[in-house]
Amino acid sequence: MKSVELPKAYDPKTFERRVYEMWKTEGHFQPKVDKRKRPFTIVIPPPNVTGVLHMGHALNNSLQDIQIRYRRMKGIPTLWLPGTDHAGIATQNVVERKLRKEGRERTQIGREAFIEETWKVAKEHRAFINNQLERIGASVDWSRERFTLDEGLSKAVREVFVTLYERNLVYRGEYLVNWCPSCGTALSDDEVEHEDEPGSLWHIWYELVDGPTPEWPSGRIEIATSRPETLLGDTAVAAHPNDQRYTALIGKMVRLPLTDRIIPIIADSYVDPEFGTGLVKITPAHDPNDFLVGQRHKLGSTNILNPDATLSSAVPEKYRGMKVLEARKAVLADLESQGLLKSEEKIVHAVGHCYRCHTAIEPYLSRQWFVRMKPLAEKALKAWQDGDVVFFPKKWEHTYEHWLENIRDWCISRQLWWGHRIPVFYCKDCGATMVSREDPVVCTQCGSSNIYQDEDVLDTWFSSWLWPFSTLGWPKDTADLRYFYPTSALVTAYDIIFFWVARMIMAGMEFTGQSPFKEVYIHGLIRDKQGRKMSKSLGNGIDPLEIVDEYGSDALKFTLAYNCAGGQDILLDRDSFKMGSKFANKIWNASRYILMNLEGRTYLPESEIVYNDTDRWILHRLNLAAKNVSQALESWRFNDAAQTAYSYFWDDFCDWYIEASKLSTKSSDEHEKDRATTVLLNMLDASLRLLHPFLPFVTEEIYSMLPNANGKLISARYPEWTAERDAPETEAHFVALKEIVTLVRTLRSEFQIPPEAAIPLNLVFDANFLHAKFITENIALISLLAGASSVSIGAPPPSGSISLAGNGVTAQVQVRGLLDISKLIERLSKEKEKEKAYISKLEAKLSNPAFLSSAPADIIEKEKEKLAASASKAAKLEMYIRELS
RNA sequence: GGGCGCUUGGCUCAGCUGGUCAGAGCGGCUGGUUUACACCCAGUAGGUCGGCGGUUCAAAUCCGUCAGCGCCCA
Repeated sequence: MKSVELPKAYDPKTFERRVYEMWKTEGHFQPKVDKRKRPFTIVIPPPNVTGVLHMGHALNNSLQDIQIRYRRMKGIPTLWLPGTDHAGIATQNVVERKLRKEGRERTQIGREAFIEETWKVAKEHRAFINNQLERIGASVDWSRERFTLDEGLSKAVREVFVTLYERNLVYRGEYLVNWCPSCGTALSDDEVEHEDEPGSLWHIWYELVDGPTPEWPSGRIEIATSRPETLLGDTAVAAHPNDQRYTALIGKMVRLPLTDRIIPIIADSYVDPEFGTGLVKITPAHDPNDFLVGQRHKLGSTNILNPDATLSSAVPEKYRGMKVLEARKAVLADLESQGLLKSEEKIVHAVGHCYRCHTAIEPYLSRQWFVRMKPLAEKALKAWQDGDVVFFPKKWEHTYEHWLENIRDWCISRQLWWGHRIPVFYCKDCGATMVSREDPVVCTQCGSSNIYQDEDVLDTWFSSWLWPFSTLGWPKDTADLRYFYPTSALVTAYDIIFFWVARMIMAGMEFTGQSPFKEVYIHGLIRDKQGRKMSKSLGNGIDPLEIVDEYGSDALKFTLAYNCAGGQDILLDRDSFKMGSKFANKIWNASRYILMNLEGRTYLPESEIVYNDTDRWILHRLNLAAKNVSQALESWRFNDAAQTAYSYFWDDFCDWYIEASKLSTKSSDEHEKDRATTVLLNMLDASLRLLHPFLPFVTEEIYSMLPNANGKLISARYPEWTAERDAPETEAHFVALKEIVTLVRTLRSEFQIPPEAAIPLNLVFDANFLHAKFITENIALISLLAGASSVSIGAPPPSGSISLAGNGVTAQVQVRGLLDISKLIERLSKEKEKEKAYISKLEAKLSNPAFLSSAPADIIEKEKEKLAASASKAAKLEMYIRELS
């Protein structure tokens, strides 16, 4: 073989893009459909097309990539389907901002031109996001990329809307919805974020129409409200029916301040007598609870707001056109001047905000389309109860259950232009409503051609909840749908568990009759080192691409996986990624070492290889690592998987195996050199395969230089545990060997014996020492690793030697002249004291009759063994101390 | 108000079904240019696993309770 010279330093920039291109063009991301095998499928949680991938996406996609690469290497047909969603509100906002910069307005250019403009923007952003995914190394099948506004997916949306309508699960109605004045659209309950804010509770006088009476001498009542401007829309005042204080008032009328309206005082048990004065103003058009009260009492409603949250013509002229906060000021000032403002009380209350633009939400009465959720939720609940979908970690099941059990109808119309237009047509002549799979040309009722389509579009989620099957071709019965659906898993962070998980399961159950995925893995959020969420406003975000530039994609992925434990949040700063980078560097250099020493060596066929003890040990370690990594990945324990791989490679392969192999590679026996080099290459090959899912780029790059490589690593087979390689006895022998080596190294280090000082070593075995044969056969290796000048076994203690107590073995080192005896005695004494303390603990345990009668036999046996070992060691230490004194 | 999570060495965290689990990375300290790697090697110090109580022969690991921090839902 020829030596291969790897560049001295690991520099991911020099190969990551090239390697990704290779994977992509060679088609490694595309599944090799095999009807006999069950595929592994993940659909990507589609990012917003106009968004930018942040560290949370990097985590989410890294985890998916690890799973995908692992299953692919297991020989499973594997599909990871990428795509983006059209993000109605967000994208429309982006385009409107852009237009405004150019001095144009949406309304001015018209619907068609606006949508055209938006498509342009969406396409640009989509390319940007896809590039980000590539830089992160996502092994997605680009040939199956989807967008929620694609023709096929739009067909799915229409099919679903019409079907729901036919099943009476979608309806139009006039209800209070969450209105974002800034976005100018209704939102679903889940798009509203509640935050505690300082505010005020104003106490306002409402005068009785009757004026002072014997039973109510003041002639006025006190109402408390945090939104005084809404009194302009009051249609009643209410008290609890059992509230004795106000019984006399029920049925009376009050003058609504600042208006010329007269409203009744009613009794309703919704009112909490303990809160405020026990009297509540009722504003059906602007408060969800009041809305219900209004319905119960048939109060009618006064909508005081325009869609842009300015006050409407329903209020007295002077307030019209004012913004809410402006109106609040004016109302308060006017109440004050009329002597109707009693007092102001500072409070903290929860205020809803738009999840997109953070504007305060106004409850707003309007006509919208809704999905009836209860029947859908019941099926989704059943899917979970039947075990058709399983959560990792399990604790999220409660959240899922709770949300589904308390579900409310879903407002799906959005007053936007960008999105799926609601497929409903109305007839201007007869008022008919038409919902059909094809656009009607004339009214199906009266035949009039005077029909028009609903102006609104659907919530983006109305397409996203179909994602796991619409992307595979549904409602068409495609080959992909048949083969890949239901998918294997969904990977997402817990902050959107409801959006994602619950809605998608509902849709899957309703339209495909099965859960769209079998497993749901919920990971944590990325936070900064102070535990704060990363956000633009805090400026504490870390751009994943900057990490890729600085440390490489592998460092990013490995670090994230290594830190991903359970569903815990991950606290990171830029330096955290050094961890992954250092590991990649270690892989690079270990490989570099092996590849630089191939010159003149012969790669031997497997049949000619005879393994030595060390080989059997590392094969055993690799075997175990393969098993543990697999088990960890299959139960979604990324940190365990990454740590197992890390520890195998660094602690076992590099620190011990490669060092040990130098005994052979530096020998004068040419065949032994060939043999050792061949095994090293084979072990490196297997190690790269083990590591590939976590650090795909560096492993693939190195693999391409292995003389024993076969094809591409991404499609190579993952190491699997085999019984032949299992060697627990060898493992135990090796533990003993390592102990001896470490004993000598520790002594050398603690007493600062210079490296060049020759250390003759003599080993004495206890009678029951189990590893005598192994150690005897490997003294050359011990000599190399411990840096001993010679190793003898069972020789009489050389003069000037000191003894080190091992487990069943004594290491006698001839270095007396080199070290400070009193310091050594001190050290040994300390060690002895520790041992004694441990012994008394064990003795106490073993003399406890309760322990002896209750504990299982094997535990008692183990404790006895521990005691014997410890006692023997203590005795040795005592003896050494005596000898030295 | 309801639900959930966290509190382990200086820092960030692992420790599943109770008995070699008291661990890792970073940081600290000591020593190291034997040509794979100073993004390294060898060695080493640091924790009564938040407090209290309980279950058990045995608890960081189970139960209760208190304290602090955080999240979600209303």
